[in-house]
Amino acid sequence: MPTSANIEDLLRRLSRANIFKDREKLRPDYLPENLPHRENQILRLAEILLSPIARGARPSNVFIYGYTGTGKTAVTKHVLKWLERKWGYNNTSTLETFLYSRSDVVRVITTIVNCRTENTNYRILRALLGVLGVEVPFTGLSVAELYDRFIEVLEKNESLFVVALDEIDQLIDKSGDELLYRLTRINSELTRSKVTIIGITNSLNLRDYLDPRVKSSLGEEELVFPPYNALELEDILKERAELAFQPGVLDPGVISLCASLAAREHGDARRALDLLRVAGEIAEREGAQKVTENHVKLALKDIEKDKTVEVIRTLPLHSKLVLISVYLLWKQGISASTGEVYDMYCRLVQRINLDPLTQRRVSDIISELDMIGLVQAKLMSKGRYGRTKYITLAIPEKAMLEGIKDDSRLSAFV
DNA sequence: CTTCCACAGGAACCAGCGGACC
DNA sequence: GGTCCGCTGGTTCCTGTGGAAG
Repeated sequence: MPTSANIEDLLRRLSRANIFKDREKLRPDYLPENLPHRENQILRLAEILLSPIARGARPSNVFIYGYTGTGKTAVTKHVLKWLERKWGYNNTSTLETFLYSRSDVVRVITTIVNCRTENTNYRILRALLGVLGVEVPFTGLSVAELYDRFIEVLEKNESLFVVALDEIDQLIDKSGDELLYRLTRINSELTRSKVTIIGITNSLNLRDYLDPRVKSSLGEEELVFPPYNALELEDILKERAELAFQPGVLDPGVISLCASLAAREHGDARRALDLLRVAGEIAEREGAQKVTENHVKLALKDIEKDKTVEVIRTLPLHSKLVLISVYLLWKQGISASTGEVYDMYCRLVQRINLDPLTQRRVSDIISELDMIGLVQAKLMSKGRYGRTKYITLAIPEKAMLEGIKDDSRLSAFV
C-alpha cells in the first residue's frame, strides 16, 4: 500500500530525474527521419512506385513481407511521405500530392490503413472513402454500396490512389480475401483513375491462403525485409537514443545490450526500442542519474513478466487450475508428482463444482504448461515406486498471482 | 533376474462447433 | 435452413518403461 510519504518520495525522485528528453521518440509508432539499414528497401519501393508514375502509368501492386519490427511499416510510410514532400504542391491535405510528368498532371493520393483496427471489408472501404473526403456512416450500408461509391469518387478524383494495407493477414483471417480480390481488379472498372495496392504482412506463409488470382496480382512486385542483426539494431537505437534521452545519461554498453537481447528474438527493432524505453523508465523511477545495464536487465524481466501474465490470463480454465495446483504444492515446498498434482487439481475442481478432466488429459496439460515454460517437469524414475514427472513452478510467484487475479473463483484458492 | 510401481504417452474414438455449401 | 465437413479438445483403452525391491 502506498502511503502518502511513499508518493511524496516518488514525486520527488521523478522531479529530480533527468533521463528523458523526449520519450515519444522511442514509441513504435514514431516515424524517424532516417531509417538506418533500410536504404535498399526504401530505394526499391520508391523505384517500384515512382518510375511508372513518371511515365504516367500505374505502379505495380507490391507485397511486402518481413517479421515484426523489421521496418516494413516505417519504410512504407517513409516512401509515401517522401513522394508527397518531393513532389508535393503545398497542398492543403498532407496526404495528397501533385506530380507533374511531361505534359499531363497526375494527382497522387496515398494512405496507409491498418487492418488490425480496420479489420472488416466495410471498415476498410470506409477508411479509404474518408481519405477521399467522403464520410459514410459507421454501419447501415452494404459493402457493395460502399464499393460503388468508392469507384464513383475515385473516377471523379482523376488520380492515382496508392493504398497501403498494413497487417493484411488480419483482414484475411477475419474477412477473407474478397475485398483484396476486388481491389486488385478495380482498375478494370476505372477509366480516369488508378489504384495501386501495397500489402504488408509479417506472415510469411500468407501467400498459401490467398486466392491464386489475388496472389498473382498483388504480388506483381515483392519486397522482403530481412531481420536486423545486433549491429544494425545498435545503429537504430543510437539514433533514437540521441533524440529521446538527455545527453550522457546512457551508460556505455546499454545500447549494445538492448540490441543483442533483441537480436536474439529475430531482430525485432520494436522490442529493442521497448527495452530501451522501459530501462529508461525504471531508471527514472529509481531517481537514478544514469541508465545502466542493470536497468536493461530489469526491463527485460519486466517485459517478460508482462508476457507471462498475459499467457496465464488467456489459458483455458482447466489449465489454470492445473497451474494453480502446481503453485499450491510448490508453496508447500513440494516438488509434486503427476499424481499429487492431479489430486490437488481434483480438490480444486470440486470446490467450484465442476467435473474434473481425466488424468490422461491433465498429464497432457502439464506437458503443455511445460512447453510454454510456466512449469518445469522433470521425468524421474523411483524404481519400485514407479516413474513420474516432478513438476515445479517455473515463473515468479508475482506473475502467477497477477495472471489469475481477475477470476475471483481462482484467486480465492491462493 | 524378475517383478512391479506409477505413471508416460500412443491410438482410436467422440462431442461440439463454426464455416462452407447447397 | 439443413447438412456436411474438418478441427479442437476431450475420453477410453492401451502398451511401454527405468530402476529399486525382492
